[in-house]
Amino acid sequence: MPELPEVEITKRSLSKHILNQKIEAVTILNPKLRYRLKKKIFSQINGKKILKVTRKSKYILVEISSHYTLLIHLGMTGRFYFLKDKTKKIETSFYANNKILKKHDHLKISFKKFDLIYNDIRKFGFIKLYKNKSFLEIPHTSKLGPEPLSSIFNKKYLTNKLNEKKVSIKNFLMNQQNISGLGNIYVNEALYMSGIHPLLESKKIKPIKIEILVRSIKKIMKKAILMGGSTIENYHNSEGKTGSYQSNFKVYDRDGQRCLSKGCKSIIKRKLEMGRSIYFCPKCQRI
DNA sequence: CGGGACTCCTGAGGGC
DNA sequence: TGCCCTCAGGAGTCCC
Repeated sequence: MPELPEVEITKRSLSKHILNQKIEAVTILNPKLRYRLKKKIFSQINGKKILKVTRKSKYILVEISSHYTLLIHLGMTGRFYFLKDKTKKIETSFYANNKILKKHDHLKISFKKFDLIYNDIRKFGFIKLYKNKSFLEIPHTSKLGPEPLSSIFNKKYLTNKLNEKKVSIKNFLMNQQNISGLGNIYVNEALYMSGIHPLLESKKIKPIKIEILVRSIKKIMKKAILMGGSTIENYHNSEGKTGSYQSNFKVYDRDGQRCLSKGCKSIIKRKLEMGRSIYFCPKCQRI
């Protein structure tokens, strides 16, 4: 499930291939996504040029000439791949898990030498086209909190923000208005690294722990990006490659297994909160 | 404000 | 081998 690191990797790979390229055609292969893809809207960018590819939290923004912006969210299973031999053959690197990924293709953007395809198995992702709008004017991106790796996200910011909230720290970190880019996996990992119980009330976290939490989040984000993100079930980047941060998981999807902290022999637990899994070590992360 | 419940969707995995 | 069931998850909406 793409979180900040996976989206960042996707953005880099997109940027590498489509920057300064001219869009020759846009084809809707399957309009059903979170928001329906409309031919009339997307045909507006025919003949336009890609000027910039950026990322805000888990969103990708593609700036296109004539003041158009494509807003992309990968949802759970959204991904891009390239068709380089436009005649028929799928680029060999994209036989992920030995499966051809054509089945859930939704949108094709054709460039001179290749096609860019958006594929999304569970259809939780979306692609929207805006004109004359900056990300601050787009509802999805206007209220996002600071990026974990930005200098604005520091001990002072987090202390002030946590003091306003009664929610559990798990839910606090999942709320994109407080900090943007984290999802279930990295929140669980960051809380474990910080020795904070996921259900601890936000305002009850001690100053020393807040400092550790800030450092842990930044550390995990940096490392995950370096390792190409995490690959769980379906995530592959646009090169068809898998990330490897999943080998670093200390708690996520490890319920029933031993805690990896030195000298701790507790068993990692899994619980449900707000319909989402929380994973934690009951000994290392006390309330 | 917060905390639920519910929705979208498909494939994996368990039970039998 | 296969069918039926449950579950995972981001984000939005709606209700209390």
